[in-house]
Amino acid sequence: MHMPRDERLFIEEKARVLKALGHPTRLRLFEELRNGERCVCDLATTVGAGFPAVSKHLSVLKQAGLVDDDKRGQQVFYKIRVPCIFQFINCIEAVIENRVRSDAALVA
Amino acid sequence: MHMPRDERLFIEEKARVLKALGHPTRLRLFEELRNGERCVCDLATTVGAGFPAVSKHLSVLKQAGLVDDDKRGQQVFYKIRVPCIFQFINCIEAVIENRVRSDAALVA
DNA sequence: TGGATATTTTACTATATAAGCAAATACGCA
DNA sequence: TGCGTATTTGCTTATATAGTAAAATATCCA
Repeated sequence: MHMPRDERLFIEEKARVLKALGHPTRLRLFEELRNGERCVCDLATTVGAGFPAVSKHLSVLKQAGLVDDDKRGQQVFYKIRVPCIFQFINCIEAVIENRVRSDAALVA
Repeated sequence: MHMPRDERLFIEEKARVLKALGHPTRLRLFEELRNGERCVCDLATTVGAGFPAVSKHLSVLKQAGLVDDDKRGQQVFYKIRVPCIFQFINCIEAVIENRVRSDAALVA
């Protein structure tokens, strides 16, 4: 409500980045790219989704600033742009571990 | 496609956590909680959204394992459950900085 | 018990997102 | 130039999500 305009935009941007990773297929694509750059055709095969879908998901990741693309010949190669995200993913895994552990505690 | 079932579930869970933070209002709520626990009524005022909306957003954060709630008297207090997320948010900010910088480079 | 406050749930509507297919574009090569 | 491959875009449909208002639940206090 009473928030500076810039700060609100900043939060919206941050949310957009997080949302970009908040989809199973995009997260899989992103994690696949941890192993190095990949062309769309390889990614589509690995992830097992249709070409158009993969292309669209990659464009969401790109618009969020998470990956870069590089067209070489007929192929477009994507690669991760900001390595610090890796730590982040580890943290998310900790969140899940944590949750699983306390769910187990409830059952016990 | 050819992915172990458990791994797929794990990715889906991770995506769910990321998605939970991938909404401006929820991210604001979360960042507000960085300052310590808050009751729903305070959060609703700070964030400037309706009570029901805030309540639902908090429940999304809770189901993702990001926050915990604690009912004391008439009020429900929420607090962050996994501190490592803070680093994470810093990283997201780096993503945006990075993007802004290269957008500027394009313009120049 | 009954009234007041805090919170959640429900129901409804509007909007956003995802998947799939077909068409369009871009590039390389004969 | 014209064909084949890689990728993106547009369109359609199904599903998911967000916001609002009203009702339901829970707790406190007189």
